[in-house]
Amino acid sequence: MDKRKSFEDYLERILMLKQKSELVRAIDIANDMNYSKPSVSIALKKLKLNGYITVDEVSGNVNLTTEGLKIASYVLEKHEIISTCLMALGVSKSIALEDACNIEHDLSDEAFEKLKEYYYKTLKR
Amino acid sequence: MDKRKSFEDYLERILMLKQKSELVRAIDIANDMNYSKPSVSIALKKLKLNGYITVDEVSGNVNLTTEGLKIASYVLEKHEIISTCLMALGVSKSIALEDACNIEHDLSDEAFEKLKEYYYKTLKR
DNA sequence: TAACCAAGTTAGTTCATACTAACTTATGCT
DNA sequence: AGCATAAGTTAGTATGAACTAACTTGGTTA
Repeated sequence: MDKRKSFEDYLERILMLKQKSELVRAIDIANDMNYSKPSVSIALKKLKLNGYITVDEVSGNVNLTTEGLKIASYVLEKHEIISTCLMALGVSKSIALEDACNIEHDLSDEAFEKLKEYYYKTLKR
Repeated sequence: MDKRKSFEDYLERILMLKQKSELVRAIDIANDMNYSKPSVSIALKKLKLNGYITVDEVSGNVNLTTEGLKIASYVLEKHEIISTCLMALGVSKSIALEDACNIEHDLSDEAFEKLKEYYYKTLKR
C-alpha cells in the first residue's frame, strides 16, 4: 500500500515545517512539497479522518495529534539517521537527503534499529 | 514515477527465475510474485513495448533483451549488496531480503557506488 | 463600497497497478 | 472424437495520488 508512504511523507513534512513556524497551513505544505492546493487539501482531509492531524477552523493551522506526531517523529528520525549514514559512506549531502526521503518509508523497524545502533556506535560524536 | 519501480521489479524477478530455469513463462512470474495472470500479462506487454523483454510466441518463454538484462542485473546487484550490508548490521536474513527488495528501487546510483565500495572494502572476503 | 487577492474546496480527469470474471486456444488424456 | 486442464488475454472494476478548472469565502485596499 502506497497510502502509508504518502501519509508518512505529509506528516514528516508537517513536522519539519512546524519546527520552523508554529503556523503551518495547507498552502504552506503545498508550497513546500510542490503539490497543488487541491492535492494537499484532499490529503489533509484523509489525515484528519485518520486522526493524525487537526486543523484549526479559523487560522487553518495544521497540528499533529499525538499519533500523528509519533509517526512524524519516527520518520524524521529515520530520515536523519539514514542521510547521516549515507554521508558517512561518502555520498554527497544533496543525494543523501534525497535518498533518505525515499528509503525512510521502506526501511523496516528491525533494520532501522540496527542502523541506529551502528550510527550511535560508530558515527555519533 | 512508480512505473520505473514496477518495471525494475518484474525485470529483476525474471532474471532470478532465469537463473533457476531457462523457461520462464508469464504463469511462472505470476506464481513467483504472487500476482494474478492478467496483471502479469499486462505488465509483460508493457515491458515488451519498452524493449526490455521478448516473448517466444510458441513456448511463451520470456527473455530479457540487452537493455532489460542491464536493468535486471543492476537491480539484482543492488539487492544483493543491500541485503548483505543489512545482515552485516545484524538484521535477520528474511527482513534484510525484504527491505532490500524495497530499498533497491530507491537507492541512487551515487549512493549505491559508495555502498558497494564499503561492501568490498569491509564485508567481502 | 467595490474590487481584488489569498486560501481552501469541489468536481472531474489522468495515470498506473492491481484485481475478478470470463473468453480463447492449445495440449493431453481417455 | 470429446473433454478437461493449463496458459494467456480481454474487459471491466477498484484504489490511490496527482492534476486543472472553477467556485467559495474572508480579508485588505483603493
